[in-house]
Amino acid sequence: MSISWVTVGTPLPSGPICLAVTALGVAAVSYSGESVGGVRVGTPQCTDEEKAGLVTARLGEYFAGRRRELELPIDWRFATGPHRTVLQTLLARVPYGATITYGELAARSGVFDELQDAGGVAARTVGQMMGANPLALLVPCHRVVASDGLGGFGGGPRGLETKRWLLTLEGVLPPTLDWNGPA
DNA sequence: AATGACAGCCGCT
DNA sequence: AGCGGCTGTCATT
Repeated sequence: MSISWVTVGTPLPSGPICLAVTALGVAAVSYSGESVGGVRVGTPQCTDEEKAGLVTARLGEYFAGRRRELELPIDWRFATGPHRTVLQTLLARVPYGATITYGELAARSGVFDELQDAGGVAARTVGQMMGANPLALLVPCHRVVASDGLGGFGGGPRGLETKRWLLTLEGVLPPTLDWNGPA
C-alpha cells in the first residue's frame, strides 16, 4: 500500500508537521520533518485532495481550540505488539484535558507483569514507547507525564516546549506570557 | 528535601 | 550487535 505525505502548518513551537497517509488513514506523524518508524518524510506528496483536506481541517480546528478529539482514521501499521496495545490503551483511556503517568499507563495497558515490576521498569518501557510513537498528536502521548513533573518529549530540541504548548491548549497547564494559542 | 545510582528493553542503525 | 532514550525507586546526605 502506498504512502503519501501531507504537510500542515501549526502554531506549535516546533512549526509545521508532516503526516503520512494511506488508504486506511494516518499512519505516521512527524514533528519538523524527522523520519518516523524507519520511513523517511518527504515525497510523494499526497494527491488525494479529500483526504488531505480532512486532515488539514481537523488539525486546524484542534489547534484553534474548536475541536477536542481529532477523530481521524488511523493506520496502525507502524505500531505492533505491546507497543500498539499501549498506544491504543492511551487513546481509549486518556481524554482531552486529562493526564496519566508513565507508570499508571503501564499498569492499565496490562502488557507488563506488574508483580515483577520492581523499580519502575514498566514505566521506563512506556517512556521508550512514547518516544518511538509514530502517531504523535493522534495518540496523545503528550498527556503522559512523569509522576513528579512533566517528563520528557522527543520531536527535536523544541520537544518539551511543544509538549507544554499542547498541555496548555488542553487546559492542563496555565498559559504562559508568550502564549500564542486560543484563549 | 535534595541528590544520585541503578535497573532493563524496544526499535533503529 | 550496539546504542540511545518522554522513568521510578531506593539509599544516601
